[in-house]
Amino acid sequence: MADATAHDRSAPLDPDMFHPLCPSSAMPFRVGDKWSGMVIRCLQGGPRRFGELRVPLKAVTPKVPSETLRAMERDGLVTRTAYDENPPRVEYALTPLGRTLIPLLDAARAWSETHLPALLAARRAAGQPA
Amino acid sequence: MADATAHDRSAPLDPDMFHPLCPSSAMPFRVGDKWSGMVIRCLQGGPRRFGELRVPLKAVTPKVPSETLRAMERDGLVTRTAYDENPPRVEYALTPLGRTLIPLLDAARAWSETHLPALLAARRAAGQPA
DNA sequence: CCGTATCCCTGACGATACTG
DNA sequence: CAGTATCGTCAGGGATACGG
Repeated sequence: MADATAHDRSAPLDPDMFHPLCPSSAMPFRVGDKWSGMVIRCLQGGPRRFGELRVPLKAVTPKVPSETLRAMERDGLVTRTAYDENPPRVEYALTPLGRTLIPLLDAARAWSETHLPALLAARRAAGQPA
Repeated sequence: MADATAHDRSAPLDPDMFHPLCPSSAMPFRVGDKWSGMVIRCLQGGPRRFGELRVPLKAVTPKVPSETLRAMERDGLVTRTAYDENPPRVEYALTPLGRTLIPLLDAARAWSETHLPALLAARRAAGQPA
């Protein structure tokens, strides 16, 4: 994995960042909004444009990202910067407060990678004995 | 705070364990069920009876605890032990897998205690400027 | 490109009532 | 005491359509 502390603007977000069974999907944080955790992971490496966030979030429509980002902005977790250009460009970035959540998300991801298989195995054993 | 690693069966659960603004309420984990985090915190100190869990969970009806515990049992996070007595007694306890989540919940709680005031302040400033 | 507004459907959760 | 069953309500989130 690349160094996420440096900001490589050319690095595209992995479209498959959040599989249905992705550890980060299985254990999201809720800080006023359940998508916040995923947004933080997307912004971890630096500012991202609105359109960039839609892909890894599997947001076919812009509604969910829009609502999530507005809520996170109200909570002081992200900043929104609009550039007066053509075509329009808007960038979202994490605030210092938002960055404090990164270690927690890392811990959650580490847990999932270690223990989620056992959990899913137990669920399968109990749910579908067949 | 008492030592939660030892199992003091006489220690009652604090009815106000989960205030509406309790850090643990503001940032619950989801492992197949959003109440799981609170249940884990209730069982952290050792086995608890069904009725004991209802109070701190603010569950006026037994429906939510029942569903949550069944889901967590399927996922291998808790065990259910029924004693053939009169009156009936049933105890729930964390499995080793369930215990692996405790550090994450502690981290979440620590984050909330440190940063939640700032988040709520930002929300208030943006939401109700009045 | 960057959103917002609306409709609609589903799943979470509370209340009520009932059983072993 | 320890649940289950059923109903009603409501917010979350997807689809569609439209505006800056």
